[in-house]
Order: sequence, then structure tokens, then C-alpha cells
Amino acid sequence: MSDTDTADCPADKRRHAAGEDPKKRDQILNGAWRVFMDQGFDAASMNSICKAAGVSKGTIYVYFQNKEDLFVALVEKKRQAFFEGIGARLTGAGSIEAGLMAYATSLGELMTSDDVIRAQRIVIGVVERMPELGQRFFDSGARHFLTGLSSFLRSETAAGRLDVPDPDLASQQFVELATAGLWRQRLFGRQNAPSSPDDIAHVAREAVRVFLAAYRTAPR
Amino acid sequence: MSDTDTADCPADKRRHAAGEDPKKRDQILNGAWRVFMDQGFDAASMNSICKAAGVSKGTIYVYFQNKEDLFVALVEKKRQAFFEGIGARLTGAGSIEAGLMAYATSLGELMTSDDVIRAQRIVIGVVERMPELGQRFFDSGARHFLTGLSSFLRSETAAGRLDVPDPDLASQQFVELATAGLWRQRLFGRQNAPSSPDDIAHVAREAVRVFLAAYRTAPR
DNA sequence: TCTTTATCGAACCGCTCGGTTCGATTATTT
DNA sequence: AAATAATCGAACCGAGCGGTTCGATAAAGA
Repeated sequence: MSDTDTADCPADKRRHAAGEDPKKRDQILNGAWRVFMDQGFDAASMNSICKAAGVSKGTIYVYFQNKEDLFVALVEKKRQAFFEGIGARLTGAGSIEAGLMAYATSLGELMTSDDVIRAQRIVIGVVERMPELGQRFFDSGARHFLTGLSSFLRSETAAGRLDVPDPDLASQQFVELATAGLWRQRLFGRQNAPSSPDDIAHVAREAVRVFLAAYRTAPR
Repeated sequence: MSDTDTADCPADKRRHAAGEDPKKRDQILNGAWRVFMDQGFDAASMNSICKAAGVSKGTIYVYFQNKEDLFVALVEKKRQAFFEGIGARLTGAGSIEAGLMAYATSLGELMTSDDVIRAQRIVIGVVERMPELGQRFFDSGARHFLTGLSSFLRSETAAGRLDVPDPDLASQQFVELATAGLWRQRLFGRQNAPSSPDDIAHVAREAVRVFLAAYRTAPR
């Protein structure tokens, strides 16, 4: 114990070791994000990233092994930011309809947002050469809230309010319905701006309607 | 008129002009297809394509202006091959269920096939830099059979067998339902083999069930 | 057989890439 | 003020890129 002078790093006041300043790390990632965004993985050069981040090349290579390592770290950071706190919208509302509606709306907004679309494009573009990257991205993205939705469907079925024989498939169906006609168009650049709130709401409403028509407990 | 010697090209027996032999053109496109397939647009080099196609570099540049031109021609060729003859499956069957089922099955097979998935990945990967390519690909792909489906829904509604207030949205919903959980997984490499016929059939069956539960004429 | 010409193939161009190195600089710590 | 070390920045490396050129080759037409 005694003097906390040399060994420990008591707070975050001490000078950072080489390649360990989280602020600089974020600075690099932010620059890389912008460059990867509008150039793609291959076309983005490390020199451009240096310039965009306002950091020297040498420093970047202290923080990251190489281009791929930097890219993986970037995707890791972004996917966390994207897909958090959506699951909570399901159970927060009063009725099943309201819960599904809120969920579908959030999903529609998220999946058609500029950042998510561009990130997905880049990942899809390199997935052939970096398979595990795509899998991880997918697992912590789609998978993440798919499981939340499917367990919701399961419990509602147990409660007798829904009749969902295959909750895994049903949750996938709902996710697709919630982005029907929006996501794919965005992905292929057929529409180059995020979908309007009205469009999203309309698609969400119809998604809930179709879904409940098929899965609500039979009115007999 | 008289002798058909110089001007016309009476049949296809004459020697081809430079860069106009369709066989050689196809030979180049086939090689390019393979290379673009597993390298992506940027990583694929023209030298590799030459080697894969068994054609000299000079010859390629007689047939195509540059790399992008070659790629566009390739996508153009492929999208035609992909999306033809699917619309016919709708009206071919006896009942609405059978028609939708056949349609959904074909769609599921097509959209999760190796060739289509890889082509879509490449297009999506470059769509940020080549927007019109993605739009054309989408229009002659998804759009193509979306319109067929939606006019089918319209006529069935007119005949009183279905009740579809928004046929455009409904057809998009059906397309999404038919590939629910299959297409996205494949695109992100979460699953690296085409979906099994059983999976496709299962998803198709549930798609038809959900769709008809929501859109069949109200039994009153 | 002689001419024409589409294709070949290899060398070449200028350029940029990812990645490395290393002395100068700058700011923190003692 | 002196010492320490993280960062900078610019030069450098070999390799590969897309694209061009041009004489050699081989096959088709006369």
C-alpha cells in the first residue's frame, strides 16, 4: 500500500502508456469511421484516416496492429452503440399492440438510419473475406433483439394472449414486416435518405396488424 | 444492293470485328464473374481477371473501357439471368395458396442461392460509390417481381378473393415473409450455405399462412 | 498463297497502397 | 530546470494497381 506512486494508476490523472489513451483511441476511431463510411474498406487508405483523425500514421500503428484490426475495433464499437435499449421498448408499453408498435417503429428508424445502413454495407462488402466479422456483427445486431422478441412472444403465448407455435420464426417474420420495403431499398441505394417517420409508422402499423391477424389467440 | 459482300453481315459466319465476338465477350465475363465473386470489386485485379478468363489484358480493354465498365456489364448480364420466369409461377398454380406457395419457394431458393447472395454482396459493397448501379440492380431485381405480385394481389382483390387495401406494401410484406430469417443471415455470412429446401418450404408455408390470415377476404 | 486483322503477351507508366522507421517535438513528471 | 517518453511527421520500402502500348502471332478472307 503506502504511496500510490509508481505501480497503480489510481485515477486517470497519470500520463497514459503508449497506445493506451482512450481519448486518442476514440479520436482515431472517429476519423476512421468517417473515411470507411464513404470510401468502403478497400478504398479507404490509412493515410486518409490519419488526416481525417488528425493523428500521425505512426501513432495509429501504436494503437492498432493494421488496417483490418482497426476496422474490426471500429465495427465492434459501433454495433454496441447501435443496438442497445431497443428490447426495453417491447415490455414498456401497456398492450401487446402498443409494445409491438413501439418496437417496430424503433426498428424501422434504426435500420434505415444513415449510419446503420452504411455500416451494414461495408460489413456486407467485406464479409466474403472476413467471415467472422459479419457473423459477430449479425449476432450482436439482429440476433440480439430477435431473442428478446421471441422470448416476449413465448411468454405472451404462455399467458394465452397470443398463439405462436414457432416463436423464433415468428420474431423473424415480425422483424421483416417491420422493415418491409424500407430496409432493402436503402441497402441497395434505391432510396438515399432515411425513411420518413410517416413511412416508418405506416409500415409498422401494417406489420402489427398482419402479425396479430396471424398470431392473436383465435377468437372462438 | 446486289452483292452482300462488304456492308451487311448476313449471318454470323463472318469474322468478328475487334471486341465484337460474343463468345470471347462471354469468356471474359465468366472469368470476371469468378474473380469478382471471391475478391470483391476493389480487391479484384484486372490481371487476375485476365488469368481467370484466359484472355490477354489488351483484349479485355478492347471489349471493355475499364474495370467499372466491365463490372457494370457483368451485373447487367447476371441480374437478367437471375430474375426471369419467377412471375409466371404465381398464376400457374390452381389456388391462391398454391400460387403464393410456389412463388415464395422460388423466391427463397433464388435469394439464398450462392450466386445471388455473392452478387448482392458485391453490389451492396460498392453502392456508395456507384449509386446508379445499385438502383438498376434493385429495380430489375426486387422491383421486377414486386410489380408482378402486386398486380396479382390487385386482381384477386377485385375478384373478391382477397382484401388487400395497399397492394404495394402487401407484396413487399410477402416478399419479406418469404425470406424471413433466411436472406439476412446469408447476406451477413451468418450461414454460409444456401438454405435447405426444408427450411425454405417451412418459411414459405408460414409466410403464406400469415399473409392469408391478414389478407384473405373476411369470413363473415 | 498472300493479305488482313483480332488477339496475344509482355513490358512499361505513374501512382498509391499498407506498413515501417527514426529523429524531432512536445508535454508531462520529477 | 531537467528528465522522460508519447506523439509526431516525413521519408522510405517493395509491391501491386489500372491502364496503355506495340511488335509478334495466328487465323480467317481474298
